[in-house]
Amino acid sequence: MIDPLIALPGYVLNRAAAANLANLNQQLSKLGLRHSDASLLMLVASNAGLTQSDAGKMLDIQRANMVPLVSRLMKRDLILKEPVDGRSHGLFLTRKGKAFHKEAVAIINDLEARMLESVSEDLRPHLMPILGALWDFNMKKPAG
Amino acid sequence: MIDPLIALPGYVLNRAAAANLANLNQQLSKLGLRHSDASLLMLVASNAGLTQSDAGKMLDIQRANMVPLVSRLMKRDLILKEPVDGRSHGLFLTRKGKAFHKEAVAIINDLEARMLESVSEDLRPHLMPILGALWDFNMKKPAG
DNA sequence: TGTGCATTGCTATTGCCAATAGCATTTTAT
DNA sequence: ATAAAATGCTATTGGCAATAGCAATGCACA
Repeated sequence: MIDPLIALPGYVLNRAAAANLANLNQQLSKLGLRHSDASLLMLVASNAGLTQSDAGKMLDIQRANMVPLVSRLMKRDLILKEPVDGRSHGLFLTRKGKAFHKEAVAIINDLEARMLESVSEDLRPHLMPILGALWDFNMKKPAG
Repeated sequence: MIDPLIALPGYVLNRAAAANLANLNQQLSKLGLRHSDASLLMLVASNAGLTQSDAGKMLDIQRANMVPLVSRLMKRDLILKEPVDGRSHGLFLTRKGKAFHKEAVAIINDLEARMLESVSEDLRPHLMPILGALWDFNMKKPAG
């Protein structure tokens, strides 16, 4: 069987990312969290009071799609909202949210560390520069 | 604003892949194709007569999810099935499918080439080995 | 040779996530 | 004061992965 796809960086990038996401979600399911939950917890932990819109911009999630994400974490008493002005609300971690955040970070750091170690030591320093370059390129929507 | 996520290889991997997929799909929409369509066309082009199941295994798409994918391409007269035995069918490109395949490959190669060039020349040789290592690690479902 | 098991393709359903359009309210800019 | 932008939201759609289960077929082995 010939696989013409595995020679394509973009294809391998996507397969690697999909597999990584699956692993991450499997690990996070121990806490009943999804990767999107965990990323929001981490963002709020580092930026207490930031707006739902701002979080969406950083995570590249549209305003409309932030609604169910925030609602779910609020229902589970992991985050709370406080009015900033008449239309926007600041997000904060609850006590319980801080505990979950801590555990999520532990899980994520463990997976990230093991993934890093799977890359040979001489290539490891080039990992982030390369991924960063790929991200930059594709974020600029290079129409062609 | 502090972004604790951009230091995580897994997160950057996923953002890069998502952005890449969006670009690819945007380019392929010129042909009315999705990335999954294009990958199947490429696989069938290189392995005429392969089975729907085998294609699914190579693409990591489950049998059940191959059905709508194959059906769509059959309806558009890009691929056809021929019975191999009583239960499995071999997939082949039609004449029209070959033409679409050629155009899809051109689009994909162009995007891949431009993406590669966005990585500095000294890092470029390390790209595939690193992505391959990340893929391998995450594919082995490292439970923890 | 026949019996049990695996394979293939399929239906049907569920869940996650992205994308779009539109709305009411509030803030900001001119 | 008025126009424009921002914020949060509803509702809907589409793409794709995952699961369970089914009928038909092929295969291995006693």
